[in-house]
Amino acid sequence: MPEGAHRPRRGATTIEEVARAAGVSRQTVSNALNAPQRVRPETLERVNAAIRELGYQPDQSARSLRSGARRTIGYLAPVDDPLDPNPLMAGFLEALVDAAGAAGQRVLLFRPGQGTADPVAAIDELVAARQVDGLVLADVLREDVRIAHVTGLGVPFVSFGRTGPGQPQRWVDIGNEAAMAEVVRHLAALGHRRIGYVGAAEELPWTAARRAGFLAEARRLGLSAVATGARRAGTSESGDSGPGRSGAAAEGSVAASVRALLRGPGRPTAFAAGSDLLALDVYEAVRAEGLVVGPGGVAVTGFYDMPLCRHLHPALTSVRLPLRPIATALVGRLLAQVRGEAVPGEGLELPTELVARGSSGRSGGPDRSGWSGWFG
Amino acid sequence: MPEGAHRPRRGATTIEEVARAAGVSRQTVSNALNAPQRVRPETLERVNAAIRELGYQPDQSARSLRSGARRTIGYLAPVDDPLDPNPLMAGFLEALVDAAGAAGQRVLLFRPGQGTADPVAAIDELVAARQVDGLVLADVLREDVRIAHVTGLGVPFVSFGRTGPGQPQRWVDIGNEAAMAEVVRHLAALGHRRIGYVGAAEELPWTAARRAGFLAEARRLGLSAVATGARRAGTSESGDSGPGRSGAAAEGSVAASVRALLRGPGRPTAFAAGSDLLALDVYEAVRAEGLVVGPGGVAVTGFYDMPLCRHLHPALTSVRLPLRPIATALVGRLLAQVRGEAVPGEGLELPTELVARGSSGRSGGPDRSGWSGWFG
DNA sequence: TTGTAAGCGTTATCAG
DNA sequence: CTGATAACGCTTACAA
Repeated sequence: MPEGAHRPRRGATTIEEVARAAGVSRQTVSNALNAPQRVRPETLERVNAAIRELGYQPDQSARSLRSGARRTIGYLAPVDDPLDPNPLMAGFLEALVDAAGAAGQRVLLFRPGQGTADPVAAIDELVAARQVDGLVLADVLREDVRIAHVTGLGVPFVSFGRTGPGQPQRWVDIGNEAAMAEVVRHLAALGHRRIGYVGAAEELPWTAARRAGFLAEARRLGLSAVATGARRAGTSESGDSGPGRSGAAAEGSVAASVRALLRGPGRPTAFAAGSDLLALDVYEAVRAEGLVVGPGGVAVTGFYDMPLCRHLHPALTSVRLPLRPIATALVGRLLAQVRGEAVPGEGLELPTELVARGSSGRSGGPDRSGWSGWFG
Repeated sequence: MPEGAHRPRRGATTIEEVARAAGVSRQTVSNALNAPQRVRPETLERVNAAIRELGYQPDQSARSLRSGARRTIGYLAPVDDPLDPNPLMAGFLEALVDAAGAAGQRVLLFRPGQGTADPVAAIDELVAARQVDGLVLADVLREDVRIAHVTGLGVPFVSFGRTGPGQPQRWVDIGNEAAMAEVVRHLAALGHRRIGYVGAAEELPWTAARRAGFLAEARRLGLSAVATGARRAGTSESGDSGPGRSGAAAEGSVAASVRALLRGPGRPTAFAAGSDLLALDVYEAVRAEGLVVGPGGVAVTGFYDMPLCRHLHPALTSVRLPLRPIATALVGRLLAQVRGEAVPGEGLELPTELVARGSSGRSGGPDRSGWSGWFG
């Protein structure tokens, strides 16, 4: 039999040893840790010294078993296209782990078992094994089967992305309309009067919100606006100072649509894309028409502020998601539920940040060059 | 006091209830779960039926406390530039969670406390609280303080990235030399005879390996090769069929170096970049010289196969990391240690996969267009 | 093969 | 404010 396999970790300091070292009972050590105000200051100091000296940390399993608190929150990783992994996940997870850590919680990552794309079973397992105090769900749709399920389970949860009207409003999200309105004002301030919106082929709640925010602000400012790209929407709206046009070539590729607009009369001098990837298509379309992206040419903006934005030529102006505030809000609201407190408000909408770069009028080059980081 | 806060989760099924329902002792239920061969088939079936009916899962805390096995592995998220989050992390974590899940393990994500950039303290906390059976470290340097520390702690671990000569060889890594050799052969097969390597400004072990692999294979094939970009290296080597040149403008930007080469005599017809981000700079340099990237123009390849590769114009040929095999190997070797088995071999080098796209001679466009995914 | 007894390390209860 | 006792739910010995 292999030495020490699957046994309690050798040499792990226990509360008993600390108690002996400090000359108190183990109960007093526990109190010093969980209710310091109930211990006499001098005793407390002696205990803390022993704890420090021995490098003691309570065994989390024992603590959880006894107290019921797991001190761990589960994050259900979105099951997305393996060919198109979420480029923001790293930044979001870092923010989530930091926010959780600041609240004394750890983060357990989980996913549906391979083959089984069913997130419900994965959630059930985790909950039944009592491994987490609550769940964080991301990329939530209005009518999301996960939301309904965890609601039925009675497990504390929060979602990144707003839930539907009939469902518990325990979400944190960004303000999509406001974000695009800011983009429009940014372009208007740069002197653009004819602007285009480039949306995804398939409309989702948040992309619809961006489109709507764009059109509303353009109208408010009296700009000539044209939207393209949405298969379901095909919507279009125009301001006072110019003729509106329907979303052309909604079925074709994004690049083709943009090129058509650029060749047409009254061509837009700026394009706001619904995502950074769409902005790449706009870059290509602009160049294919013999035009240039950036100052003196066609302005382009993206959405999400993916890491690559800073590396493009020119660097792409984009809308940055407030990942740390989002994570902090998610953790705060989740733990409030865990503690049994009333969750404040219905949902929380956080503001985005417009990051202006060369593609909309600053210096033409990328922010950095000559990479020396891990992935340079 | 809030109802049910911080108490053991209400309604959680216990092993006792299962035993009662199946008409056996709770011991038999435990055996049915942990040593099924020791239970009579008909009894086993009865117990399993009860388990299924009640949706029973053993309380992981109780199980861990008693058995010592946490069934959880810790992943120390790299502390990287917040402005440049790892775009491969999502894919790697998905692979890691899946591989761990297949082995009955969960993944706990952790990071140094905010402000405290010291990973050692974070490791100590996790280990002292006995929350994991072992650790996965990523982005490991040859002389890595984390490796030395966990070695001293006696905690099972594996690293993604090879460790130094004097340190325990418990790593999994990719074959950087072989990867670049494959790139060179790919370019040679397309008819390129004069090729350039574009490296990062700051040389790291793996980028040095890529450069060396590139130069060695180019020499072997008798190609004219020139390398640029490394601040420390400045190395250059030439094959038989052409004159070698020193890494020009090693201090300047990557784009400037590439442009100089493109303007010089015997200009390369293809560039292999040490990363996808560097390849973006090459794209720009090629265009700035009035040339075109792709078939009929200058071929370009990258490294890492970041998600964005497929979205560029033209789509970028790149070297894909075998994330799932890597994750499987990491988990396998880690759990072997946890079980006390001897770890096979010294370290494991896994092969990469060259993904040929438009930038090195296929169709010019991106692989997809008109995004409809989450981030499209 | 199954049941009985003990204890993993911690925290809650209640007596001093 | 401190110290003894019990219990959280489970798995490992050992006895039936």
